[in-house]
Amino acid sequence: MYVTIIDIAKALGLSKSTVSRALSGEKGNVSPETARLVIETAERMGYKRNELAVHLRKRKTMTIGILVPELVTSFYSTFIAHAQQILRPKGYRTIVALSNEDIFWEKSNFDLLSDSRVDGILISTCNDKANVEQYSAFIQRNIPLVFFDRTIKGLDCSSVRSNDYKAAFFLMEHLIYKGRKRIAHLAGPDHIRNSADRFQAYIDTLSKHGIAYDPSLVLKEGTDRAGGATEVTFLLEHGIPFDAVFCFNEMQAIGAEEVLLRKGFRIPEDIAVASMYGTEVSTLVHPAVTSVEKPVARMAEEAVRLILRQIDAPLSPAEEVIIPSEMVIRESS
Amino acid sequence: MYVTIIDIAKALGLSKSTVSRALSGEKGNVSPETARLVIETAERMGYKRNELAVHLRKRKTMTIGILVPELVTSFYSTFIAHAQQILRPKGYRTIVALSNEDIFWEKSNFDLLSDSRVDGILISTCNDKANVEQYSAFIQRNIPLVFFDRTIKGLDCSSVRSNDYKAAFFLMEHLIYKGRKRIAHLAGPDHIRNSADRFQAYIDTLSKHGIAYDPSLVLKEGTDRAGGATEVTFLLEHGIPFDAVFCFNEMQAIGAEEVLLRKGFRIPEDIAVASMYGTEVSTLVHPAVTSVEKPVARMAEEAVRLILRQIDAPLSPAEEVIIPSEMVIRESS
DNA sequence: AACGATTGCGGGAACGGTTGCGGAAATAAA
DNA sequence: TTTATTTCCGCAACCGTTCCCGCAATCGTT
Repeated sequence: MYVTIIDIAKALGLSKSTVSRALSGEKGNVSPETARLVIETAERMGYKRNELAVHLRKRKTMTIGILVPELVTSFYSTFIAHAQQILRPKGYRTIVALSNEDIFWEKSNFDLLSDSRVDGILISTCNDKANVEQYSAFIQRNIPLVFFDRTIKGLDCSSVRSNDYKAAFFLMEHLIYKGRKRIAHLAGPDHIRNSADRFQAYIDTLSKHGIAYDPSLVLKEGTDRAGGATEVTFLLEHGIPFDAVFCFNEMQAIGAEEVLLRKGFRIPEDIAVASMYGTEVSTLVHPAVTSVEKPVARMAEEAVRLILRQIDAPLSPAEEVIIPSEMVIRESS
Repeated sequence: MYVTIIDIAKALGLSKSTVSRALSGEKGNVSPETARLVIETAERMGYKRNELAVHLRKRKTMTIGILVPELVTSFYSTFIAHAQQILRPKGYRTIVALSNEDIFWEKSNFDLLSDSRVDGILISTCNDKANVEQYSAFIQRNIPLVFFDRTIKGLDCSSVRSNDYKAAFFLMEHLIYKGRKRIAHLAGPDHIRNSADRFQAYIDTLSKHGIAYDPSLVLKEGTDRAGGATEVTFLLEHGIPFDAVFCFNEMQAIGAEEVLLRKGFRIPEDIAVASMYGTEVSTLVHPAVTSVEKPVARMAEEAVRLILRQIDAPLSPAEEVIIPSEMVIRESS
């Protein structure tokens, strides 16, 4: 099925060493004519180098694993596209695995990546408490690992993320400056660090501006479109007054907007809406959602830089990169 | 950095054959006690099997390559998620590569997959004329290849796609039954077969219903949101009358809707909008876009079935699977 | 002409597993 | 006890490369 260097060697009456050298473009140990001849016959015979054998021999796979919670949000797919764009010219390929927001899938797919002996792993975790020992063990064995976006506290490992606390703070202040006093928070799950950071920012902004914290304004029913809808419906049906909604992500915000509009509220006049984690989708709906956009390109750049550094210099110290994200004010606030 | 079976063998005073057999769970050739002992020490020493070596020896990588044009559209990411869900339990991993809608990237990434000796490739091509000899050669060498969604005519190779012609036909008839006579067609690029099929359906439906074909109603300015916007703007500015828009994909439809609403048209009263290739995004905008939704789950199932069959029985004849897609009528028509 | 340096190539041991074969020990059958 | 059959394990080849080492032929130098 496949031609090997031995086939070429036999065809030319050479040794496989020479063929290998000619094919890998090594200078000095093989005469130019022989090299040319070998390369030509290889081409003619349809030779394809068996990367498996090369990797086994060189003990390096030139592969980076990327483990993400999902691909539906364009954040991750864009991240992957950017990372590939940078890695490919450097000779690295990537292999993508999904955790589907499930810690068991995450573990299993992490194993899969590690089993295939990738040179490094870029991971965005689905739970900042789970699988921690596994990651420590990995780091201890000195295999390059870099967390991005959803990181884990306390690991001796490089990471890159945006400053969710600060961004949430600014987003909250934006709402407050618009005169909002009863801001509902559609929160994210507790097991994601970003979510906790945002909630903390929510609390802190309120207290900084002398607004009392009302727990009944904080809801955790789900981070998707349906979740946002249910949460707002809950507030309305229980007569809990609010004049703004601060969402964990944009799909929540969209769900919230839909319910509000259907019930006859005006956005942003009656109720303002703002969200973290915005992408182009935020601009599709009406009114377009004010959101904080994650600097996905820069995050990919940094993550790739960190993983490559760890590969080239395995003992370099961990680095924690924080990239500011940008607030885009749109019609909804 | 990594523990090998030889390390385990040395530690236990056994041969690597025995260790290998114990670890691979082979019955009968190794005593239960030895097996248990080996497995325990492997665990203790943190042994991870080197898949590379296994694959090299077994001449099989248990890996399926998936090559898609992009990941931004949720169609492809959903397809991948589904395919992985099915393949994983069967022991197959997947590696995802992007062509970025570019034939050179496609070629290069196809090579990459083939170089890494994947057991089969699932591909959605970005151009139905390009790289054809390469694919033929691949098929001739009897390496499993399955096209999905965007297929190429005339290759002796299994494929799965939805019936774009029929779906476009129904979508057009739907518009016609709604009394539309001047239907603009925001077409896709010529080099994608699906696009040609849809255009043909456009022509045929018109002729079936005795409506004259007007070339000035067919535009090809781009398949994204901006493209849709430009195209509709063009029609309006040149005073070309139309009462419906039939789009190649949903982002185009969204761009078109935005322009129409901004100019004061009512949808669907003044102008109806319908699109192929719809996803959840079609339901986010107002008015929600009537669209044909591709049966992504079924397509993934079939594609996986076909590639596995080709792997298990390399000589089985090519099969062309066509899965009907569903039209969802929404507010825009 | 004699001698070291360079060039071009082949031999063979890795890389980390799997697997067919053969043999010793243990067990079963005669 | 002898013979036949299992059971369990080791030996060594193999997958397709790379790369170190050694050797012969050619080259340049005095």
